[in-house]
Amino acid sequence: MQNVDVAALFTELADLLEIQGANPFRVRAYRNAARTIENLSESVAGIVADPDHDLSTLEGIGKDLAEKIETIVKTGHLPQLEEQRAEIPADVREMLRIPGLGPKKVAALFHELNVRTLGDLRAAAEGGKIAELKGFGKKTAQTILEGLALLEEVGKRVYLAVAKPAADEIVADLLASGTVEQASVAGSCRRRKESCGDLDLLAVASDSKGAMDCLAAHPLVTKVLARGETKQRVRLHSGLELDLRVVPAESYGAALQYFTGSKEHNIVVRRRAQERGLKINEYGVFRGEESIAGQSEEEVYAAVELPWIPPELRENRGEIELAEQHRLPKLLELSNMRGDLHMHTTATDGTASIEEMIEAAKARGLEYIAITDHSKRVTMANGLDADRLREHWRNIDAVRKKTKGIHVLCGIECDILEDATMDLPDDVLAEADWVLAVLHYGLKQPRAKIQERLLMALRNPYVHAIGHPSGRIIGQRPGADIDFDELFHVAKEEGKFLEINADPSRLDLDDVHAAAAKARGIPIVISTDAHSTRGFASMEWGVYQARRAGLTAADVINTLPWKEFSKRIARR
DNA sequence: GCCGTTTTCGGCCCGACTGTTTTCAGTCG
Repeated sequence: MQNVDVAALFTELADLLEIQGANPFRVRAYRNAARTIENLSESVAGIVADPDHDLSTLEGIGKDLAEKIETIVKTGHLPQLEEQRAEIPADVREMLRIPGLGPKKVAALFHELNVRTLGDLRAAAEGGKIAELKGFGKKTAQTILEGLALLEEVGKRVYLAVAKPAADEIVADLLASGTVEQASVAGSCRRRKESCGDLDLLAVASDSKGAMDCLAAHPLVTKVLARGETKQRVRLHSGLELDLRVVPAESYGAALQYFTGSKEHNIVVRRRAQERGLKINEYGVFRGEESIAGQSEEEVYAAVELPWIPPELRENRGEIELAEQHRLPKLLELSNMRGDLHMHTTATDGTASIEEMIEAAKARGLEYIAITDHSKRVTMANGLDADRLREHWRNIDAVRKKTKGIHVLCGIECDILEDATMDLPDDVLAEADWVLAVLHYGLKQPRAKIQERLLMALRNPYVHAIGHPSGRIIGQRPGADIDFDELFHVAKEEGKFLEINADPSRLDLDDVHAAAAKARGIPIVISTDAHSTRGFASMEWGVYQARRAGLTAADVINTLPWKEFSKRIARR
């Protein structure tokens, strides 16, 4: 049981209580607890194992929540949550994910229209029932239908940041159990896709039954859905389903290649095999009846005269051609990252002070960072006006003067307002070491208006980069309607950078647009948007997204050593 | 449900926007 799993249970309980109309502050207490646990660097399971522990010293955790955490860690369940689950169907909670539907509206749909499933919801919206409901109207019904389409499109996919740690933990535990000799995650998780629909694990096992038992008893597993000789399907706490396949050692590479996909990539690889009189399947590479390869992926690719291709690139987006010409890029690695240029402190909506963020950045080995709190438009996050920002910068300056071993930039995440002006005047931006311009509001504006806003920001002489350019939230909110061609053109013209925001729910630019930006020669900056010291860990996800875009260290501006980086951002 | 007390109950971040109303509830961030 990891911290994210404990946090997920509290978040679920908060959602359900909110639909029940519970005291909003009680609901918030559960959400705060979830956040605290997620941001914790030690595992709560580890804390509970310590006989002298006291969970109630944690922020937002009192006597009651401390007991609930213990119950979860020890039993894997939370009785209060089970009670709520019995009252409210899972789909009703799912409705909260539809933009425009909050707990009150969901409760009204549930209680007054007896909407229990997403199917019911669609029927009610299409049948005009929803528009008649008090507080609802035609627009709301339309929004719901659009939201449903989005939900269906992404299905029950979870962020890579949820899927990969679970897969890694199970693989490690299988290997440690001694029942398997080799094990790896395959599928979209191995390709580091931003979200995963399920998990595929492959193993070579001398003790196949033991491996299956080990998985069935794993603390992350809630239910065994199906079990056979070589394949077992289970459901995890996160709702994610996981397949474990046990394969013979001589087929391991072939199976790994086969189950890593993508389907499109494999179709091309198999066609190459056909052209060479070979056949590739999950058991190996065959000439007639004879197996000629299969133990490793390298062998499989070599059989079709290709070098091994990194999983992140296996989407049939030109990687086969590059491999053929031996021009595969040397992909960016996490260890290449030297700076982080997007983060928050307690001055706005971060949870750590200037000092704490700087120390945490140093501890991660970063050479330079930019502290970029919100501008005033983001009222909810306590955004900074000119006076507060200048004071904040003075505070940062005071800390950096006495800090050795890291360079700290006084930055700002400045909103691009709906009327295509910047949220702070130029004379303020001119004083910043680093200016990130971002869209937060008015993401649904028509393309022309969005474009006007982005181009205005790119042409502002004090802006260095556009942060999370599209504003999308994976599986929840589509990005703004952007003419990327024009955006790239003007970014190139103005010598501006574009961000890959490494937050696992954003990863924006996405792989496709980041690849397009690279092709235009636009430097990419990958930053975590950390709201806590723990947030720095998100860099990993940003790097994966960059790798999927085929980016090398040379394509990413914050891989540069400080001296060169500081020259690149110096004002002309 | 947590926290901090003027120790045992009252306060807990809230402004803008949207779609619904016809003065505001709900949602978003």
